[in-house]
Amino acid sequence: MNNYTDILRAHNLKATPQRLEIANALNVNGHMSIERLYETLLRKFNSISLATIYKNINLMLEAHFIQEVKIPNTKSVYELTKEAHSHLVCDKCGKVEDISLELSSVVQLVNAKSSFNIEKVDLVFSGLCTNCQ
Amino acid sequence: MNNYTDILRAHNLKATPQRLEIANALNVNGHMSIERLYETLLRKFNSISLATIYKNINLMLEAHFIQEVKIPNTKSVYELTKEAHSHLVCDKCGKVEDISLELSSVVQLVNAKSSFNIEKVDLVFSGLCTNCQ
DNA sequence: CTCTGTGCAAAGCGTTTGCAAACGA
DNA sequence: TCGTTTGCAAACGCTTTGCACAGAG
Repeated sequence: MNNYTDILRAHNLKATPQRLEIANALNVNGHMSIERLYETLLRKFNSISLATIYKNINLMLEAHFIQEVKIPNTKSVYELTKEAHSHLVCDKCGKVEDISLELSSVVQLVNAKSSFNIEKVDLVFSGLCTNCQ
Repeated sequence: MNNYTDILRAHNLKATPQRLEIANALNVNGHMSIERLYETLLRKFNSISLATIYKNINLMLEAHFIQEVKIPNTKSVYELTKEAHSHLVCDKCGKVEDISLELSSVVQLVNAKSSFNIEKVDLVFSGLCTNCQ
């Protein structure tokens, strides 16, 4: 059981019930779109506003408490910030999974091959999940 | 000098002056946002409509003549379809560059580690380009 | 008690649609 | 000529903003 109250405060965000529930929903579901987050929170707060979702998502993004995951051909989903990882997306059902990969050698190669100084890698694999294959 | 007339037709798209100019602009600039594409085409067609840009971008995407590149924290850019490659993005000036990387071993690893059947890899490196370092 | 967050309604903005005229093949 | 494309204006949908009241600290 997570105590997001303290974690939110550590990110300079007041621990309102709505925010705690966003954190909890993301923790349970892993990755959620704005739409799904809204539907989910509606079950708990029957008069929550979409504006509240948007305001909180934006504040949480600024505070680096959550992160946006951009996926080809679909709308973005959001996840709690955690250690660097890559994503697997099912082309058919849209399921998103995390996967940990050791990418330092790739980054090293890119730093050598290009004139960029790489700080971040965003890697999305698309294909079919077990159920959809 | 490219003859996009035939290439567009090969994708079942009529070769209108507006489309030829979109193809040409993407070829010259590599990666462009809708906004920049519009500004650029305005110089050649002083009464071109944003709707024309959108309609053509969507048709060209469906025809796989062009592709969308989703970039963290920024709006998407579009590029002519070419061999698979990854992208380098400058966090400061927004410049986007292509880089060819051999990713088959990574895909193989992911196929082994996960239950997904991977078909596509989208890889974006973020950092600072030479000018911005 | 003070300041921030919430919910509602309105505004904003990027994108799409409908239509008549123009154009490509 | 026939079907498609263009440009314009209106419509749309997602996101943001303003404001009064409620709630966290």
